[in-house]
Amino acid sequence: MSVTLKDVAALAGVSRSAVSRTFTEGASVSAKTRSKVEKAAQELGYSPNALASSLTTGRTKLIGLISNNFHNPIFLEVFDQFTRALQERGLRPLIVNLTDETEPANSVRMLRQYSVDAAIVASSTLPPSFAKAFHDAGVPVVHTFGRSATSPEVHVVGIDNVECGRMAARELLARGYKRVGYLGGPKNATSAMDRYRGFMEEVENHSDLEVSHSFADNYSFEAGRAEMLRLLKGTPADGYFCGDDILSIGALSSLSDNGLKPGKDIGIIGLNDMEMSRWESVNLTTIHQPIKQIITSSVDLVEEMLKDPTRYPEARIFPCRVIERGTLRPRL
Amino acid sequence: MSVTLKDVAALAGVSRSAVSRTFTEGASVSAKTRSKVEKAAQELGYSPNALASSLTTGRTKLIGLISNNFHNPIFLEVFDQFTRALQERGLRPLIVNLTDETEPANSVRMLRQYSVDAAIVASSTLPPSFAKAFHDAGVPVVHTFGRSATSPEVHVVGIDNVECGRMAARELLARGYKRVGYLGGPKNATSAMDRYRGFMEEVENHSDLEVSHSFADNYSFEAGRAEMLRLLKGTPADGYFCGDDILSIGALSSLSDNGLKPGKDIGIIGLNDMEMSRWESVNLTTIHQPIKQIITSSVDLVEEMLKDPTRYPEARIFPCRVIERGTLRPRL
DNA sequence: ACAAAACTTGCAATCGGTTGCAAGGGTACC
DNA sequence: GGTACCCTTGCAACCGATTGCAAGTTTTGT
Repeated sequence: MSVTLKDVAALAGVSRSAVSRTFTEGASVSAKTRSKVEKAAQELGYSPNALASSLTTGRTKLIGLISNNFHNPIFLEVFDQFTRALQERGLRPLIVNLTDETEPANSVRMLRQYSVDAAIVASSTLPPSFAKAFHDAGVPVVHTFGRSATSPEVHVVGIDNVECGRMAARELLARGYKRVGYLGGPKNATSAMDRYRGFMEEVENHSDLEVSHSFADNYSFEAGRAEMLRLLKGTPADGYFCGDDILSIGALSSLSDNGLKPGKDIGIIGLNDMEMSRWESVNLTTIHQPIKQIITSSVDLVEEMLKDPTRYPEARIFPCRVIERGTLRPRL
Repeated sequence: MSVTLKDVAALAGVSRSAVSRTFTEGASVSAKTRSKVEKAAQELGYSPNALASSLTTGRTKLIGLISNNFHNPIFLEVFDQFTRALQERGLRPLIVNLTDETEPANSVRMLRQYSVDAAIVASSTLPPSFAKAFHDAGVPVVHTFGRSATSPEVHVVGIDNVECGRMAARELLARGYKRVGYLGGPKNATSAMDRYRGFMEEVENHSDLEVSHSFADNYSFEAGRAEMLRLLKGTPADGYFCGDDILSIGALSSLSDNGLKPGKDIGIIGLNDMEMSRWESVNLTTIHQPIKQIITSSVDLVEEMLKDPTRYPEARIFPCRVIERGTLRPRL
C-alpha cells in the first residue's frame, strides 16, 4: 500500500542503495542518479520510513517527554516550548503522561520499546532516582526542572530551589514582614522541600520572626486555595512565600473571598512568573524562572548527549530574580 | 548493546519464532516453551522492539496528535485527557506543535515517516481541509473540535458551534440585553465563524436589538483583553458572547480595569467551561462543552478506525449547555 | 595515451522482529 | 495397535531501510 524504496528504485531504474543514498546526507551519489531518483520519488510521493531506517542506524529521533504536571498552567508553556524546540531540531516528542504513577519502570520499558534516542523528564516534583532509572536502563536522559546538585547522577537543567527559598525569605524580610510563612507544594515534591529548606535557612537566625509552614496537596489552583482557606481559619502569617505561581493564585483567590487585600493585609510572593501572573487581575509578585532558556538548554543537552553518549553528567542551573508586582508591600 | 529476540532465543534454547510467539497475543506456544522463554527474557531484561515489529505487522501504535492552541489553558486539559485516554489503550501520542503553520503538508509527511497508525487533529480553528489532507495521504484521521457537518469528509468529534452561537444569543436575549455583541476568536478559525453565524441567525430577527461583532487576533487572554479594551473606547454593547472562555477572561480583565462590573455593567457569556472559569475570582457564565466525552469518544473512534479502516466518516456532535455563574444578569 | 586516484554503483548482509508452511510429536478414538 | 487429527516448533522469507565491499566508471595528472 505505501510506497517504498523498492518502488522508487524500480521506477528510477537504479538499485535500492542508490535511492537510499540520495536520501541520506553526505552519501555518494552522482547528480544524474540523484535527479532520476528524486523525480521518481516525487512522482510516487515517496518519503522514507523513519522507523525502518532506525533499525540499521540505531537512531529514531524520537525523544520521550515525561511529565506529571498536567494541572499547572505553567505546563502549557513548558509543553509549547519543548515541542517547538524539539521540532526545530528534527526531533519528535513522544509524550508520557505520568499522572498517577510515581514509579519509572513502566515509562522506561515503554520508551525502550519505542527505542527513543533520549528522554526528558520534565518535572520539579520527581526525585533524581526517577531520572536515574532511565540512565540505568541505557536511555540518555535530561531531568529538566530537577533537583540541582553539585555532582548530579544524570543531566539536570533548572534552578536552585534552595536558593529560591532563601531569595523569597529575604524579600519578605526586606519588606518588614515579621510573621512569615511558607505555603509549599506537596511534601513529596523535591522542589517543595528544597524551597522549604532555603526559606527556613534564611529565616531561622532572626529571633524576631514568627515562622510557619504548610504544604498543599499538589501544585494546583485548588490546592493553593484550599490550603490558604485553612490557614485563614487560624492565625495566618502576614507574608507568605507560595511555592509556585498557581498555588499563589489559588491563595490569592481565598484571600479576596475573605475580604483581604493581597499586598496590603497579607503579602504573597510566588515562583515561576508564568504568563497568568502578569495579568492585571493577578499582578503577582513572584520569582522569575527562565523557562525558555531552561528548555532550550535542555534540548541542546539532549543533542549533545546524542553526539556523545558517554558525556559526563552535568547540572545547568539558571539564576532567578524577583519580579516586583502588586502582592507584596513596598520595601522598607 | 540492547538485548534482542535472538539473545533470548539462544538463552532459552528455542527458535526466534518461539520467542516472538510468546510475546504475541494468541499465538500458539506450549506452556513449557513459554515459561522457558519468559525466564530467559526476565533474566536478560528483554522487551520487544516495537518499531521492528511494526515493520511486519504494519502497526506502530503511534498516534499523531496535532494541535495549534498552545496559548489557551483549556488545552492543558485537552492534552491531559488525550494523553491519558491514548495511554490507557496502549497507544502512544506523538505530538505535532503547529504553532506557526497552517499547511498540513509537513505534518502529514512527518507522521507518515513515523508510520503513525492514525492522527488526531485537535483544533477548533483548522478547516476540514486540513484533516482531509491526512485522510488523502492514507492516514486515518479524527478531527476533534472540528467543524460539524452532516456529511463530513473525515471523522469529526465535537460540538455544533453554530448552535452554540444561537444558544448564547438566546441566553443574552432571555436576560433582556438589547445591545448585544459577539467577540469572537480569529476570523480564520472555523469555530469563530460558526459561532458568529449562529449568533447572528438568532439575533437578526429582532428589530429592537443593536448588534455588533468583532474578532480577536487569536484565542488567548491577551487578545480578548486587547479587543475588549478597544471596544470600551467606543460605545460597547451591554451583553457579549465571547467566543471562548480565555477570551472572556481577558475581556473581564479589561472590564475591571475600567471600573466596570461584569454581570452588572456589561454581561459576558463564554464558551468551554474550563477549570479556570469556575474559580471564584472569575465565576464566568459560560456554555459548557463536554471535553472529556469528546476526547474519549475521539479515541474510541481512533480505535475503531484501526479495526476497520474503510469505516465511513462520521460526525459525533455533543450537546452543550449553559452554566450560569456571575457574569450575566439574571433571566427576566 | 596511459596509469593512478577518486568517485559511483549494485550486491548482499544486516537491523529486530513476524509469519506461512511443513515437519514432528502427542493424543484420541476405534 | 493403527490412523486421524490437533498442537507445537523451526525454517526461511520478508517488512523497509542502511552500509561495507568490490567492481566498474570517470577524472586527473603527466
